[in-house]
Amino acid sequence: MEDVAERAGVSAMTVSRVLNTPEKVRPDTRARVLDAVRELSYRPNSAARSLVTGRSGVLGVVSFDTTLYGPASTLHGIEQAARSEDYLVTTVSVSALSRRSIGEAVDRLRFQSVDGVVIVAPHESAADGLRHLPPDLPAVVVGASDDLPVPVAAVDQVTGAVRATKHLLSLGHRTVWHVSGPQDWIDASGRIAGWRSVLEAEGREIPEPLLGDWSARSGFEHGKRLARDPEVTAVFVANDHMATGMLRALREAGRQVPQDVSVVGFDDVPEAAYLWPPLSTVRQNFAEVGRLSFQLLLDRIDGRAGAPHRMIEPELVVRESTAARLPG
Amino acid sequence: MEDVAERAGVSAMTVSRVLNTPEKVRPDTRARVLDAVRELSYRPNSAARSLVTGRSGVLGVVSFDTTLYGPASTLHGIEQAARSEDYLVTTVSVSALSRRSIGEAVDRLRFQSVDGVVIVAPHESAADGLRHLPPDLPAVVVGASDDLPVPVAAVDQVTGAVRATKHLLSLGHRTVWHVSGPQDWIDASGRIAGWRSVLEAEGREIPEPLLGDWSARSGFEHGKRLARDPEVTAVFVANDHMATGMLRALREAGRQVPQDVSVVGFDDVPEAAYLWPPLSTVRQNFAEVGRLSFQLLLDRIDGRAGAPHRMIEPELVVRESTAARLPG
DNA sequence: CAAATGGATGATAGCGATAACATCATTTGA
DNA sequence: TCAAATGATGTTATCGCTATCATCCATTTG
Repeated sequence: MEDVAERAGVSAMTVSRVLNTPEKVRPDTRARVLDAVRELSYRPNSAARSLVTGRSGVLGVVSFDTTLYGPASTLHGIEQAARSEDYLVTTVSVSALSRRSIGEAVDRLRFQSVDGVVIVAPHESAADGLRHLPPDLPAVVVGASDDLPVPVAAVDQVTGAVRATKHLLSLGHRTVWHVSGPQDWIDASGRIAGWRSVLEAEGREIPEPLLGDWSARSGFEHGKRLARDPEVTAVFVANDHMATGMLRALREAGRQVPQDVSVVGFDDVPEAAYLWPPLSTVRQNFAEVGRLSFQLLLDRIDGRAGAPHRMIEPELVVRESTAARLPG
Repeated sequence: MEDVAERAGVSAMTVSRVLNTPEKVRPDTRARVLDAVRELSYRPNSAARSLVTGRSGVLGVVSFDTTLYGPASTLHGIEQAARSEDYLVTTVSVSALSRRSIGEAVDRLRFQSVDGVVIVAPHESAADGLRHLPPDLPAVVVGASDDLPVPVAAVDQVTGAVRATKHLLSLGHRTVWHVSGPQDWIDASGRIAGWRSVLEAEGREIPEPLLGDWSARSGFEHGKRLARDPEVTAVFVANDHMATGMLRALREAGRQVPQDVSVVGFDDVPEAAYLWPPLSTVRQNFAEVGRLSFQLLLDRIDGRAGAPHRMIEPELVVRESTAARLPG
């Protein structure tokens, strides 16, 4: 920086000003400094800058398995939003959402002096970890219950499940079976709650939900079981991957979708529209959740109050895996 | 740090030593310092540390669309490997792999003083950007051609395509059609080359490859076309998502898979085994690629020579979307 | 037993930037 | 016309840490 200053015939301070508050420098001086910067291809040292400003320009994201479509999309949304404000994003992927693993992940990020963290923790057991976040670190949570002492951005799982279930009932099905995600996932319990509430309100029989693990495999296994029961004409599956396995199981058992059984998924992964049959599902706008959570975090970092919780409505996408129940 | 030193009755320098080179401090002093650290819950300031050491402990990853299964898995592999060496990973997702976008992404990372970068750039047009990487920044490329001046880690696409194609021919098919990815993708051209080489070597007819865009949609469109041609009995589709669309198109046109047409995909996404029928495909170990690229990068950062290029063999996974050609 | 050796610890000087205040030149207004 | 206000730039101190060399003490050695 000293070199740049000398070359431009100014002091280091002026160089710093050109880089940070250009409007406070006379245009001609500014131009000279910028030329010098270019000629020497000078790059400010971020470590020195953060040392004195106390800000790093880096955000941390703690997320469960980032290879999954949901987390990956959320992360992408955060990153895109962050870029527009000149933040960089550092990710820590955890393989368990316990209090300890979250604490460790946050510590690693803090050690690198991130300016704030987004925690993608759609899991019951994470709540404990979230309640014990260091109070001096701006933090936002994605996809958790809203009784936390930090802002939360999430898709309204209950509403999504309500829409899926109502859709199936409106097609004339007597009741709706449900293959759920693991119950300690917030998303899974929200979907169960939504599904159950509709059946209750309508006075329908409420079958025991079948516990899946989000994988196509578990959807397949449960599908084999459901296929044997001729009473089953409508299934709400808690995500598209399990629904994929479900479709295969029904097919292999000789049951037509949607003629014999209607299936609704959740997520709207990109392939959902090209499964056979194209899958009716509930679309979650993960990218938007990412964007929102970044905004919430930015509010906290900059000391603005900001909304405490932000819910996004999911959208029912009707394709060809659902149809009116055949008479009889 | 001053406080910790005082509390432990030593100088700041000794505290620093305890944290960085514990073996150079007498065990009892060390214990006292560590106690003080704990009691004050002191956390060293990474900015100050990097300012003086010139290292940040952060790696950068530049990747094309991180919501895709491949990039997301690679990223995950890098991150896991990095964690074990106490590195953190910062990601920049670019929406185009041009020289400019790569340059900008690398600049943003450099601005944050990353210790090195991994560039996931399976795209022709990126090569130019890669040739102009700043020479003073340790860099490694994933999934590019191997004529670059930086180490490359990649899955051997040609071998994968060869295996898929040979598999189909061995089932008695006269020739194999191919739905490719965009030709300016390294992976796509590698798969085309492998497929073509087998057909040439065996003296089979070589149909014009059908250009897809990796999406299920494009697989579906091409599938509709191929379904009309009764000559088509075997298709090698360049990724699983397009293969998903292909399966639907064939089905809708009344052609049975695998009885009438055999289909092989590429990637082995987690759902592939639960499509209907379960998809035969070529598995790429993305996580391993991520790990390898991190190793290559670490070698460069630490000034070791290290292997220049690392190729990983993909694996053919035969499921139920391929079968012997029906006689006649 | 003095000198040499070596291990543990301390004092000092930056690393490269910015905050805060000081300075100087110019403009403004009565 | 001149004091006060304004705006551009410079000076100094400091952020929190580690490299380097100095110092001290306890051994070992001749």
